[in-house]
Amino acid sequence: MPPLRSRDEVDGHSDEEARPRMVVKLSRKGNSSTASGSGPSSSRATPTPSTPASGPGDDEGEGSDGDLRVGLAFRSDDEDDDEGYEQGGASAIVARARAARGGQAAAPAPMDVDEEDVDAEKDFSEMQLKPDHASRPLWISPDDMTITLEGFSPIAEQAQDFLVAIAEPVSRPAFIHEYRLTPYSLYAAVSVGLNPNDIIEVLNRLSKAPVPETVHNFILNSTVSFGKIKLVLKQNKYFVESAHPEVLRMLLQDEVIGQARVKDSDAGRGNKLEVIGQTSAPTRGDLVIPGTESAARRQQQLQQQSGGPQQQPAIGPRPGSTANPANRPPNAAGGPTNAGGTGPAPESATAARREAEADLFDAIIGVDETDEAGNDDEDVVHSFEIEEKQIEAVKKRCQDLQYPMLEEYDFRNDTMNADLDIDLRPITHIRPYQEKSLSKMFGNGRARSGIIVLPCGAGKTLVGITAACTIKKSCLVLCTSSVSVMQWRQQFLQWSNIQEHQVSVFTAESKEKFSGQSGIVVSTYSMVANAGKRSHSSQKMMNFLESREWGFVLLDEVHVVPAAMFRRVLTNIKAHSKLGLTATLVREDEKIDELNYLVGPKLYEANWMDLAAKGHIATVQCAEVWCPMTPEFYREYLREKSRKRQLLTSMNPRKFQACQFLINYHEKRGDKIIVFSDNVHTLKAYAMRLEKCYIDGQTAQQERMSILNHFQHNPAVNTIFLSKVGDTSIDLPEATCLIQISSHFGSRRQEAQRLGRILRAKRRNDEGFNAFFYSLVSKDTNEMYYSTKRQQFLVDQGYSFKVITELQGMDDLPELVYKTQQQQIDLLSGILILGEGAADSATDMVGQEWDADMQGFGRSAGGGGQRRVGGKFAAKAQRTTGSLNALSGAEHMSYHERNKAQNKSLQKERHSMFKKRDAAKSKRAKDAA
DNA sequence: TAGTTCGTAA
DNA sequence: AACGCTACGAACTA
Repeated sequence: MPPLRSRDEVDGHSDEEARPRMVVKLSRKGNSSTASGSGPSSSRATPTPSTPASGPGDDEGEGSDGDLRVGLAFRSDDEDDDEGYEQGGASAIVARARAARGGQAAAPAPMDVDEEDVDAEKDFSEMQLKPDHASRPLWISPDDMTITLEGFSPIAEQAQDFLVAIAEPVSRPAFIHEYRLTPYSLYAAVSVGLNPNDIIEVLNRLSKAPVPETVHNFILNSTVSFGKIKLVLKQNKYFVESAHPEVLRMLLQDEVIGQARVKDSDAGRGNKLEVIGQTSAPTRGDLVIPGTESAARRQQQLQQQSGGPQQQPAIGPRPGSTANPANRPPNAAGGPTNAGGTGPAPESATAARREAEADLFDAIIGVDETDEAGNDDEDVVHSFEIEEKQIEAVKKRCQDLQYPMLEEYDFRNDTMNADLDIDLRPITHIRPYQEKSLSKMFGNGRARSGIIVLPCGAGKTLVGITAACTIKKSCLVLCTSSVSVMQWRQQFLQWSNIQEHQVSVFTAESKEKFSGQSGIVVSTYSMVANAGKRSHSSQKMMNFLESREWGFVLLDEVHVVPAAMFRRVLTNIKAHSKLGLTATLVREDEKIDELNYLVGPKLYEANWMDLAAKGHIATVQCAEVWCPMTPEFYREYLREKSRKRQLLTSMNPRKFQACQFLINYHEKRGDKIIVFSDNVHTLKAYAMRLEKCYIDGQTAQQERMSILNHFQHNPAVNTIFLSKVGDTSIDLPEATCLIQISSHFGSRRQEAQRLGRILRAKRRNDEGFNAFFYSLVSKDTNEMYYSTKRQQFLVDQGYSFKVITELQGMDDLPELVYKTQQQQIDLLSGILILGEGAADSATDMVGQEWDADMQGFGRSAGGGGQRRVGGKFAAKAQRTTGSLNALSGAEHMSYHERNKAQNKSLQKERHSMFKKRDAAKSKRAKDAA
């Protein structure tokens, strides 16, 4: 089902009463209409018809729902019979699928005429399609290893599960998903237990045409050396383990690795090619991940015989406030549980369907079976020991040698490290995709190190906690900010039975150790990585952290790990297994290969739209609100240099008003609103003028908690303003609406992460969107370009942005701020003075004047000016240049020129994952010519 | 409580 | 591509 149902008016909710009406006029920005011909924005051509009449989106939505049922009915018939799937049922599927789709062609839907799709059709036209190709959802390109998935196929979901495991998602709008096979993605696939021949086999089954020879070879060649060796920590000793003795022999001949080998006193064996250990291959055995259905099932089997309510735990009533300890916030129980709040009936149907699908998927793909059964011929594992201190070097070396090491922790056989008495609370149940991601991690009964990618709000935290509850050893959690440190601790207490004294916090403020043999420490990267000055107490704490072994290290926001010296934590801390969590894993840049050996391969990645469609995360209406600049502001804008421009665009009175209007509108709807601003001055100005709370870096820790608390529980506090602190790791379960002012210089990742803040929205209903994401953009300024750029990531995830050019009724809003021209001019002059203060070292006089007159803008700006003592002169010189330019009118020219340049760079600066595709595409074009 | 240093990201 | 620049947060110091 297309998660973004086309709804061309945002006021879909203001139906009954006399709520304020927000009529939205859509402009044709090329991206919001369907299938614009060309240009960079055409990749936005998700099916978002601008008029209801054309509504293929809705139709297709119903249709694909029908498809799903059709597919299922078929599947439950010959669940175990693959041949039946291939031949017997195929034509039936086609016929019924066609019928369900209302006779529409089964070919890639015409409404999604993306440039890629055009290419795809061109490429695929020469393929020899299988007779039953219509029932098979994949197109595999022989040239560039891309795989295109028809999202409307009845088995698209299963196919997608498979593709995510073996390929990198490139772009996943609603109907056509594009993936690419890369060595890394195949590495990840192999590490979760898939074997290359199975991959090819499944691809072949899902593909409309036989797997091209090139792809076939690529998979085999890429994986020939993958997954052959593992790094296992047993009894505090590191072993390189492999089922392939010849590989071990080969590695031992390598300089680095050979030296790292532990030479026993019984040197009789020498350092030659002998293989030391033999052990049976790991199997998942009876390991049960807590909180899963099988865990619940097992428990129920013990209690009663009736198998009926098996699915109940996962789909039943959420652990409500009644079941929660009284001292916990009642709403807090809602987050990561499975119960979304939609009606129970559809949910259980969905769950049943989901279960059937999962079984079928296993039957087709055979992931779990293969994992265990496929090892039949490998139940002898050879190993040799290597020195602990050489681990890092060996890992790097193995990566270089194309033999990346899997890291696994055989925690069930670890008797050296004290167990931690931790388990999920009985009322806690994890969702299917959480279970899926964890089953990748624990698939063979050991803890694989790796990375799980889930959108924020999808319960990353619970995944981490469940993993910790499975391993049951001492655990270190690392976050990026002190706020999230507190949240992790709180979540541990909430979801697990861990005792308070066993969860300790290590930040600048509080440095405590847990009592007893084992426990959990939550800290920040900078705290643990810091190599410089340390207070006495934190040094003591660090000694504690470094002296002991950790069974499990949780790396929150793992994308920061390769950056700079954060990675030091990985060498400082002795960890048996590592799990990285992130919402936006940077793909296909240098960082990814470092993460591959620093942490591990990507174990699982969820699709945002899928989770939204299933109600796990909110469905979001994204909109870009164009706010015209007032003439006064625009005049100044044209004159100023970039720094002050940012202030001018973000403080634009019309934007101010739009923000006020949206806040007003959504507060009346009962939404909880977060307003983001990159610029702290803007943030404060808005917050003060609109009389709302704000949190920035200067806000004291306690005050932050207090504000967040009020926001979540106090009906009088419905809006808060956040600076960049909110970008990482704060999660606010109550927020349902997000407004972004000042989106300058934003990254796609930032945009995605901000959107993630409202994905946990809990007010669910069936009428469509339940969360709103607005970007306020000052018209005809460079904000426009950044905005488009920022949205690319989300567009690739399948979100579509509406452009709102006019908020009707805004001017009628009582108490509208900056309504008169005089007020606007006053605001402007304030900004101009502030701009001086912030742009370069303000003179004392200006600073004082401004401090006295414009208290609302806070002291930190003045402080900021004074702080930068070093740059004083340079800044002055710059200002002179700027003024001259402005006087001579050159600034005006430079504005246009810069825009051109930005326009160009905008086309060029696509996401790194697009760059390669572009390159490949042009190459293909060349080859064709 | 403010100022300094370090680190991250665009 | 590499660099320098800015802005900001976290931890530490006095």
